[in-house]
Amino acid sequence: MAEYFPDSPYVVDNVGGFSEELMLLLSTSATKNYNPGEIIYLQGEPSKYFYFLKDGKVKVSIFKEDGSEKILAIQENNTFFGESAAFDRYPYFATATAMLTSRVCCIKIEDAETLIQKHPRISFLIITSIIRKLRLLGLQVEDLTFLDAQKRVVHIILKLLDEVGFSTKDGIVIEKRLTHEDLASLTGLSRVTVTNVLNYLEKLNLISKGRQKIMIINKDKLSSLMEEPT
DNA sequence: ACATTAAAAGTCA
DNA sequence: TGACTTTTAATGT
Repeated sequence: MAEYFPDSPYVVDNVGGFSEELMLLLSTSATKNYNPGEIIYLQGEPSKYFYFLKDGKVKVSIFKEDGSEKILAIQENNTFFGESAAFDRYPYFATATAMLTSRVCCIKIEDAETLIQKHPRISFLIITSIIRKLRLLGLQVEDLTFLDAQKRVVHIILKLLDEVGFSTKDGIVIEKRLTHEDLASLTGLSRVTVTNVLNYLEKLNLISKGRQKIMIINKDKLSSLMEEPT
């Protein structure tokens, strides 16, 4: 088994070993609930807060004026978001939207700064999650630059598999209510192209798919598609 | 090689 | 039933 490498834009639990610092930080926060579809912050808005998702699901994405969207990350339990914009004092560069009912801790930036003076280790907590985001962004640029449609879809499947897949009798399943449109927005492809590639992979017997669900039948063969010349 | 558009079929609350 | 998701085909860049 290869060492786990957190390269999935589907992010679950990015706080690692700083539970004490997290408690301190969250003690200055206000918890708020968001409904599915509700916007938490908007691209271009001045940033006064950053956020910690306790439970639920949030997507962070960049929108074009025409409504088309590039999802940067989808996040679940115990993850920070909006933290990059918070500390450089520039406006949010992306929009955060609740995908499911979500419990969110809102942390005022000044409060966090005051707290960090007293408990410097809290900054490691934030640095860790920012670096993970930075890594994700870089890796996405790599994919968008170098991979064709088939490889992008295969790659996102492999990443999701490592991050949120779970084993069953006849394969590993990704069951995260991701639509083809979500996958398209993550990979920078059109919805239809994602469907076509998935159908092709199913015909090769590498995956089988259900509604908002992908079962990986042959991971090794799937990985080998990443090696093929374009 | 992939996007766009449109229309139709499938699925779930 | 109506909203959402997926499939399929034709056409455009």
